[in-house]
Amino acid sequence: MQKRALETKAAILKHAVDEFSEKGLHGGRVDAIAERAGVNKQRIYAYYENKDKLFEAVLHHCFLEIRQREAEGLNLQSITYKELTEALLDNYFKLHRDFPHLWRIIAWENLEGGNHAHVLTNIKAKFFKEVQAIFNEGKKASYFPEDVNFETYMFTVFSVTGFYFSNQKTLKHSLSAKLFTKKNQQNISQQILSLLGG
Amino acid sequence: MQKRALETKAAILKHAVDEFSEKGLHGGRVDAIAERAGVNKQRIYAYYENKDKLFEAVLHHCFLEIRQREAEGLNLQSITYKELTEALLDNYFKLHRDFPHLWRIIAWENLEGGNHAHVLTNIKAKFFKEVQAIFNEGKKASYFPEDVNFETYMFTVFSVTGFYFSNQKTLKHSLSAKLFTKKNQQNISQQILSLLGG
Amino acid sequence: MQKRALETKAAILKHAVDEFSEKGLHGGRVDAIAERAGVNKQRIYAYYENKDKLFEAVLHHCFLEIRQREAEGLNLQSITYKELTEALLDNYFKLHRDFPHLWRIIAWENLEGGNHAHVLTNIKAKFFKEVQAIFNEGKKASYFPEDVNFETYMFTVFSVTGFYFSNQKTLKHSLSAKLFTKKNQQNISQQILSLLGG
Amino acid sequence: MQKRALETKAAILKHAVDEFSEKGLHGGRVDAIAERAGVNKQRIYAYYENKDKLFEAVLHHCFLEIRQREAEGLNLQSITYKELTEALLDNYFKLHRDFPHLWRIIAWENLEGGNHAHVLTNIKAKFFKEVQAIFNEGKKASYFPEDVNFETYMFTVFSVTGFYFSNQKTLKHSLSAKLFTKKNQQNISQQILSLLGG
DNA sequence: GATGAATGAGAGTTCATTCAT
DNA sequence: GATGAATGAACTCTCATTCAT
Repeated sequence: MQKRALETKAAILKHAVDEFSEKGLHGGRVDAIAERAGVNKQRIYAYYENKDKLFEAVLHHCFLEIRQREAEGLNLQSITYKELTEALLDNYFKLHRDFPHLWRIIAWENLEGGNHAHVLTNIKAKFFKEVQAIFNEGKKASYFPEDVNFETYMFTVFSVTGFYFSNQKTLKHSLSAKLFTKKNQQNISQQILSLLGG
Repeated sequence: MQKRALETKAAILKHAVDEFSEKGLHGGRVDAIAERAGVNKQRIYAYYENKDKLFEAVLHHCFLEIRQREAEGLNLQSITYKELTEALLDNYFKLHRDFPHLWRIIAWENLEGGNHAHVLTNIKAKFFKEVQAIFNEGKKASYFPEDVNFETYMFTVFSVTGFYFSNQKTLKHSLSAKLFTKKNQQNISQQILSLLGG
Repeated sequence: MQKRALETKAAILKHAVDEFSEKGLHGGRVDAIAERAGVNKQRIYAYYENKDKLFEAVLHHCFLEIRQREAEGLNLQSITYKELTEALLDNYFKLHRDFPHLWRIIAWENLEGGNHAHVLTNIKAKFFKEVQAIFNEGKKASYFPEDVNFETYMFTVFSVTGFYFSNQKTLKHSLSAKLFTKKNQQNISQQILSLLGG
Repeated sequence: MQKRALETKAAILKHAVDEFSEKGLHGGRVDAIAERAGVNKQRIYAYYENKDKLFEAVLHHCFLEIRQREAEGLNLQSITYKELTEALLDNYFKLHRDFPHLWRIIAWENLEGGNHAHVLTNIKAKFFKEVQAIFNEGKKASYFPEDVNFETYMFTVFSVTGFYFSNQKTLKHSLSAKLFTKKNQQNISQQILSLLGG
């Protein structure tokens, strides 16, 4: 592929991320993506076959981005098991706060059938392995509850950090608007850390 | 309104819940709702003005349903603070497992802009007040961490129980498929209870 | 169906015949049909499902038209076997000359895959039966060659009368333009009758 | 033109014949031709100006091919007028059976407007002259009907042999499927010969 | 109250053709 | 001579909404 083509393809992907994260697979418009990217609509089909495959590429890309931001935001080499929960909570709260397109794409994928999720297999395997090594130390030292396995631990971290953003609109009206004030955004992480016995 | 009209209107709402929970506001089809409900499409406009307002009614209806199911599933009069977390976790895990349209509608609303969520204000106020009374007893008895307030507590419960279902498709491929096996579905509640110091 | 709908549906079919006979299934445009018929494009999909099914309806309609014109143009009750070939040749020459959309639709169907031809089954069964009765008399009287069966006989009639119109454009340039002059159009039928031993 | 260019041009024509004979001028795709030929699409425009001109070249090429196959299949030097009809029928039945792209291209051209047929002028003049010489002998010997001229005679031969293949799809359903069975394919030529008084 | 008929804007996708290297 | 990249118009089909009965 020529340089020009690579740029076009990249521009499409970039703006497809924006469009799909805002409106989902069904709500997102191929026309809109082309326009945002400043490319001819047909190029999308030339490089990504169809809308569905483009969404797949977007989803995949978002997970690569997550992986990269995790690497940047978490210095796993220097984190001990005692700091693990706090580090993870902080990391994902910031990640989702600063890059909302990530949890949005994931949420759309889950709602719209999960037919593209297969492209995610193994993307984060290495990362999880490293985190699990730290977690296991904590288990050995009885720092984490005996019966809690790694998957559940990570799941819980993902839940609270993701849900805080993904369900803000409804929680604000049904549970409490205070949860999402600037101030609370700052200490929600601490409170949950307390809850999780950190 | 005549009895016949009320029935028609109810049928529309019922099947709109199904359609919208499956496909969202954008993905859901007015035609499909009319067909599912066995009514003429025009009736939808007669009773609900437009698609948007119908979705609003659906969202509202779902929260009423949640409130009702909470009342059925939780006997707040007889629950002590020591049992609270377990009772809540159990309740919402079961609720979302058995009635997935509820978390789905909520997830759609959050993704699609949250423009209808205002109808949820105060719907659950009484319920939260009752739960908070129990929670406060636990705080007084130092059963719950000092710095954790009620909203964060409820938020955490909602997070883990909701996220378990709403993000299953992607977590299955990225984190672990084991989390969602029959067996794990049964003890995930227990593990999280441990994590939350239950 | 209401009267208005029936009219709309009929208008669509009528103009679809024109469009498809001119340009074929692939060359014909749904937009053009809608415009010709003066109806909203969507009505085509409401009444005929899709372009393919519409073409099927057109093909079917054309055979019904052929059947009707045969009935009008051939008085089978009064035709003896000695007049049969001449009557048939005359009939089909005139039919294809006056209503070229018929052989055109048939030619398109044959070229474009024949996937709709199944709708033609049995449409002309009764007509063929009646013609065959006359033909059989001729066979009995040794008027027609011993070894020529009815199907081949009809096929030959169809061939020469159809081919004269369907291949005019190329024959004109490759064989002879004289064949298609006004004068020749008049006696081609006679010449072929001579060839067929009429 | 360089040898390389000539090869490219030839490859384009060859595969254009395939594509256009299958799908017609409108249905055939320039992209598909380029791919089939294994050449860059732009080469098509370099050598043939546009799609229309390419089709013209294809049509012309097919008539050259017909002329060549006639020369191979018919030994006009040794055919007497008594054998002429049989020889012609046999030849064209076999020609169309074995090389269906020929009658297909011709049929497309006729349906799609006949705007390219002018390139056919005179291609077969010499061949027709030779056949006519034989035919004239037959006329002199009163073997052929007095009033049948050469053009009509050839036209009839072309009709039955061409129509047998070009209208198979519809005739199978409307007239009789038996006509096109293996067995009938073998003696249809004989039956028609009988009809034509051979 | 209820229904069938109709509409206009817009959705995804494809294609002949041209540009740039 | 040859190729990959790009384009704009067009095509089939759909949908929320309104009209007429």
